[in-house]
Amino acid sequence: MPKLKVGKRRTSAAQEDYLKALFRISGRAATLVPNARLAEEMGVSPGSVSEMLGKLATLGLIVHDPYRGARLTPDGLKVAVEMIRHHRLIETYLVRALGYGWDEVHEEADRLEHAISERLEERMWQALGQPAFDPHGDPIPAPDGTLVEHPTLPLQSAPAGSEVTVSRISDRDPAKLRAVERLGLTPGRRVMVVEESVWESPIVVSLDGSQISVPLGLARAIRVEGDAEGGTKPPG
Amino acid sequence: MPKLKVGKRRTSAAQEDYLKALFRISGRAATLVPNARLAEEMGVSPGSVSEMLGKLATLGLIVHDPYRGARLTPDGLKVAVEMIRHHRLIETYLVRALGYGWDEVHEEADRLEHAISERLEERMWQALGQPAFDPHGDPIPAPDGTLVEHPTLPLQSAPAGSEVTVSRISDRDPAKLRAVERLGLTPGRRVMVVEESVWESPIVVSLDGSQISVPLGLARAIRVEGDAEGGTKPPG
DNA sequence: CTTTAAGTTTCGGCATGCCTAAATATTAGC
DNA sequence: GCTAATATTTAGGCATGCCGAAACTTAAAG
Repeated sequence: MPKLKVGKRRTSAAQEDYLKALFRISGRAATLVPNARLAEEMGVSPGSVSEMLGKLATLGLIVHDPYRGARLTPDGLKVAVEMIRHHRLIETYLVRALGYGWDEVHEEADRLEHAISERLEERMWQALGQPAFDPHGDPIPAPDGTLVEHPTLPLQSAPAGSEVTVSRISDRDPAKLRAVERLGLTPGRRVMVVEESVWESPIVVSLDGSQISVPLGLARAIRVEGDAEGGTKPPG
Repeated sequence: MPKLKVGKRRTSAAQEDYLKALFRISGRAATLVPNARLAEEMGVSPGSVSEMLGKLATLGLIVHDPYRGARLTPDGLKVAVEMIRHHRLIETYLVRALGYGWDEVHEEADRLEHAISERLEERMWQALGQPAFDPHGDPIPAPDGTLVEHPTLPLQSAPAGSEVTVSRISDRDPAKLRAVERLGLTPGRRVMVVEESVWESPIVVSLDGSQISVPLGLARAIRVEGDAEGGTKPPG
């Protein structure tokens, strides 16, 4: 029967997307996120954000300082992490169990993450042998919400001459994903920075003897040497 | 980005549910279905049905004779069958690939059937070896929409003393499903009718020497004597 | 054939979630 | 500190999808 009487549902897909976006922006720190930043991340108008923040605050999922911004409460954080677990688990399942390419999974996961039950989440997790990372190198939160974050840096902040291990490739842009995959740039690969990123320019790295130009924001990396903290220069 | 750019989507989940309900009621014959019948099937008010029928007619998915009823157009039929294929494929996948009990799959499939892509549908189908029947014994429509219907009848219409093969157990009621499964009544089993159904009483059949009382509407069966289409096998 | 019962449609309402534009608050420049 | 640019909130609209009640059509009973 088509009655999707999911009386149990506490959060809508839209609400979950806002919580996820807040987490993407401020992470576990749950710092105040300005309205405009969230509007940009969500691809909606500032007015829509204001309205939704009101609802989420009423539900106790965020705290809203009017005119200042919003931040996740522990409850909101829980929902956000749960959605991220769903997303990354689904991506991993599609790649490992159903032969998807890692550039084909993001959209599918974005739709399914709101629709799967706890039972299905658990079954996929077990079927995969309790994986800890998704195909893009992002960590999969544990069932209890524990999320091990590795100290990674945006690839474009690595200085010329340094050697780094690629840890994550963003799953947002399938076309770029296919491009870098074809060139061999995948999570786990070690590369040498040939030309560092200035302003908004792509960074150039060498891999297997060839040079690859990597767009901004696509990859994150771990330093191979114990470099302290080189020129972190946020664009803008 | 959480923007679920579904620009491609032509039908909403609600619309798909109405089309599915129309198909459940009148099948491929696409006879006129009265408003009230559809309202009952969907668990909504008659007013809501009227409204939705207007939209579906505008989309060319149904034909609506005001005050008479509605019936699926070829386009509407296509959407309905597609959803049924999704539903039965998902149920089959959850049971065969992820170890679900066949009483646990219906709700999950109802949510997921609207969210999976053609690609995922195809991958699940291939992963299962192009199955033709779901765990309840219902046929899975082919990718092109072909749906082989077996000439089954409601179990309660079988006369006392006849021998029949159970072909389908409805997936609507998990509790009843578990009950009959525990007693061994599954698709493919052959049973003898001990006491026929009169008025609205359950029918009593014998199976492995014990007698089982089967609620109305739960099972369908194929006559053993006729056995015209015996070739294909509903799983059991 | 008319009256009445039953079924259907229409009409306001409500909830979600989005938009734009106007009003309001905050921050930055001088 | 006070104005001006920037950001946020509020207000009014639109679309979907549901409800109950009133208006209407069809069918049934006499």
